[in-house]
Amino acid sequence: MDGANVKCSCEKCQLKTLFFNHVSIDELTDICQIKEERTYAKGDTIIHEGDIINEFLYLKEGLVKLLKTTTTGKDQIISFSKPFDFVSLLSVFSSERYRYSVSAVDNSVVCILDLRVVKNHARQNALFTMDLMSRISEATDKIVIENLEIKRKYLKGRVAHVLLYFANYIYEKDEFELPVSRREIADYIGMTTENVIRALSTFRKDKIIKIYGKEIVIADKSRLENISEFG
Amino acid sequence: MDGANVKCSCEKCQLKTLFFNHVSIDELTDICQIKEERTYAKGDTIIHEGDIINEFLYLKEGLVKLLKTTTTGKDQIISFSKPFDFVSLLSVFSSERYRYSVSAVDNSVVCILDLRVVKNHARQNALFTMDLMSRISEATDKIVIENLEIKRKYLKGRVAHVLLYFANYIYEKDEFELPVSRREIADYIGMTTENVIRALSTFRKDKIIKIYGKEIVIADKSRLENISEFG
DNA sequence: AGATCAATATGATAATTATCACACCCTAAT
DNA sequence: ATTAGGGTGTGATAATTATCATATTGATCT
Repeated sequence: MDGANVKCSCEKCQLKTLFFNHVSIDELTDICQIKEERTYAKGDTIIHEGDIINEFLYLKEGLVKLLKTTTTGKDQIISFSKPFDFVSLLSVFSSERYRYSVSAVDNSVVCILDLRVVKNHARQNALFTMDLMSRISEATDKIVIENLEIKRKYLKGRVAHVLLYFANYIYEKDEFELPVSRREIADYIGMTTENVIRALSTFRKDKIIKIYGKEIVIADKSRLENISEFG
Repeated sequence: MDGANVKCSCEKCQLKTLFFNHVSIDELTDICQIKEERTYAKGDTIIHEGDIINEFLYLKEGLVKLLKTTTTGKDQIISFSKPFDFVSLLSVFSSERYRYSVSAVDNSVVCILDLRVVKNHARQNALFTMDLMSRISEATDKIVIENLEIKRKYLKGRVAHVLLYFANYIYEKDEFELPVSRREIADYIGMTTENVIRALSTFRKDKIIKIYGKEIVIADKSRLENISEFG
């Protein structure tokens, strides 16, 4: 039964690894056959806060944001997630409905499984469930720690932190095309758009970064790190 | 084998329920026999950030805080937990070491199991593991949402929010003895101690609350709710 | 009892951030 | 091509919060 490998052909898929480690090949074929891929354009909403959860999904390609909209209509961005961070997992096993929204920050491809099928496997396979659990914990730990980091900084430190976050964690490069607007950065770090722009301008004037529209080049990384740590 | 009931006699213990639902009586006897209770005085440290995790613990009585100390030596309080919020769960299944500290905000009693034993049960019992997972998710969801709530408010809104949090969630009473210092409130909402005190003073002057040292009486709850929502 | 230290409290001032106003550019729609 | 709207950018001013200084109370230690 090598067909499973063919159906789940995505090379680096961590979910596949997760299943392979603990689920028999026959079961896997099941899961792969019901797997569905969906494509979202930059800006599309993938999950609506409040919707009933009946799918299990994870990001295969692209970049998404997890967010919540306040009663006054402002967005608060909880985290950004790149492929194989199991973004949708957060409330999947604790709530009937999504507590957050997820939308595509960049063109994205999402893989989708029927949640009932995944839960079925979870019920029957404790090791699989434990693995899932540790991934959920890891993902939420990351969110909590990242949030604390941002919280303890002032405006410039927060903006520097976000730039380093994209450079080190998302793109692993010191030159990249910012996938988010200034307003999204503001929604993430809890400051206003104007002040995010001002901070970026200051960094540019101080020759710490170069800005060509959406493209950012980190010119003096150690100084940026210093601002992130102490600014 | 009714002895299990005797050994795990704690009336309202949710952990017991968790185990009872999914673990056979024989196994339960195991767990109860190795259960240990530890008492902590107000101010004691229960878990040290960085320590290796080899125990599984939950709060039976009292009140604790989850916190992280920054490089500059300031505490950031992540959450407060009352009994049966599974505070220690956060990193238990995703990390070798604790990522946060836990300390007693009030005199507390903690129940402790050997983590290996719990993990053993988890490996053998998927339903038990799923239940654990949903509790972890619930706990972390609560932390994330609470943090967003606080983040979107100004000083007075944040302080009002904390007062309502203690009144509604922790004590379920509009008169209570504040278990935390003004500084701890400040560490929780990310403001300075002085400004927390000032906000409390303002509320007192406006006859929204009464303050007798540590004792707080909420005199005008609807106004406090209004400040929490829009202030 | 006296000394010491932390918590509470208040005021003055400085630093930080939000708000409002306006301009420019780019893109999408008509 | 023109218009409308959103993103970007900058300045002036108001609001908010931090910092520093100082006083008082209360608890703890000797």
